[in-house]
Amino acid sequence: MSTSATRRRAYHHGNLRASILRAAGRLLEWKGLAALSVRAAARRAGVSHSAPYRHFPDRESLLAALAAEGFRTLDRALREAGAGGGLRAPGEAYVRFALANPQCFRLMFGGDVRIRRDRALAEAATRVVERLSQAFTSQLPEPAGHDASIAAWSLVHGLALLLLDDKVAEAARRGREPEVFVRAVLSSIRFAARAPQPSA
Amino acid sequence: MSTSATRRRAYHHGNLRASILRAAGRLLEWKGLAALSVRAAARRAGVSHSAPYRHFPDRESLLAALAAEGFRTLDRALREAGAGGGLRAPGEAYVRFALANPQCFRLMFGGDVRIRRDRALAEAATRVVERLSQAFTSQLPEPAGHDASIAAWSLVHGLALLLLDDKVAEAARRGREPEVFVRAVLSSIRFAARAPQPSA
DNA sequence: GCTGTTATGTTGTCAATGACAACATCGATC
DNA sequence: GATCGATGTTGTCATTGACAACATAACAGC
Repeated sequence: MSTSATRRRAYHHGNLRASILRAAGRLLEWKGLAALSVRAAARRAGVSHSAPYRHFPDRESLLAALAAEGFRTLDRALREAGAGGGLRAPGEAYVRFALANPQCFRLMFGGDVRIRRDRALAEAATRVVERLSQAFTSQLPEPAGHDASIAAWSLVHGLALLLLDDKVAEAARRGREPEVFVRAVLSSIRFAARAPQPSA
Repeated sequence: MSTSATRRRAYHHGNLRASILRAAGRLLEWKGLAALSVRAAARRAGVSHSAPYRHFPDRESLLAALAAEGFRTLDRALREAGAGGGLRAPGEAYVRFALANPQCFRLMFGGDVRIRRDRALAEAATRVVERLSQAFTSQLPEPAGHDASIAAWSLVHGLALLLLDDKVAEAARRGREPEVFVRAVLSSIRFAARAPQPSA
């Protein structure tokens, strides 16, 4: 048999879609979203400048495929972290994913890709949302459970982005390792069983 | 006197920098960051395609000026909201700003502009960070105060972005107005006086 | 006033890019 | 073994960011 590995690079590539995605993913993390052009991905994959259009109708679709891949990876990370049933583990996994794949995370939540336009992306994103909602809600006291789970998500999401943006000054970390710092910040929060008195 | 209003549009515009910024700001909110090109801003301001380069060395500098403007506006909003000294008011003002200026907010925190590259932008951003830190820290119990203020910021920041991304499904809002929903989510959080026991 | 200098705007141009059309090549199916 | 659809290539176009060369206005010193 001639696997894709042994198949010589003749006219037809064999698995160009995956190659383009790999190339695009590397460009994304190395050079940033702005530098990720269809043509650059094609060059990196060793094909002609418009070959990617056979697999992705336009640039946004390529980005959507990358984002979908990110959501699937995040989903796996959350599933593994959430096996214990704790509340903090999924939050830390969320931030860890963001710090490990900064550009991808930005792509997933940055508003550059219209999620509803791409079916695979929409499904992958929905699965993450559902897993998060389930992971948090099941651990939080009613009746504020649902709102609190949104708050929990907001907390880890915001922390991840602030860390990516370098908005959290070095001083605030006080020299702690990211993991330690994240745990400390997340630990400074409690979830209210009931809405607090509206004073202040 | 010939004010900039009465001055006829001859060769020299009179206040092109401000005009370009206005045009760019509208393009940003109306069409999004991707559609905000230097040339489009020039067209909208009624000048030649490369006139903006007399005032902004490159596209990123134009974006930086827009972002700086956003930080100054946000700073004012926080100052006004924080006059009462409460903890929730600044948070709500933060989210309100984001919802009112979605594209600008994304620009400010989206990582597309390198903040340290532009002095005015860096200063405006630093003022916001300091105001937030002060507003939150002064209201939170020590010794977790500092980490908790980061958590508070993360919370409102993440909530704002999730709302902008439309990630928070319609169902989660349960029909509540944005203001009401935001208040409910923020109210579901308490700040721990001390780090909780590390179980779970 | 007059002139030179500088800031500001314009025109022309180039390379890179997204997107498409027309063409080439391969592989599966009859 | 001919045909046809899928996949890759070449060629092309409009748009864009960026720069250089040029034009004009504002202002300084005399």
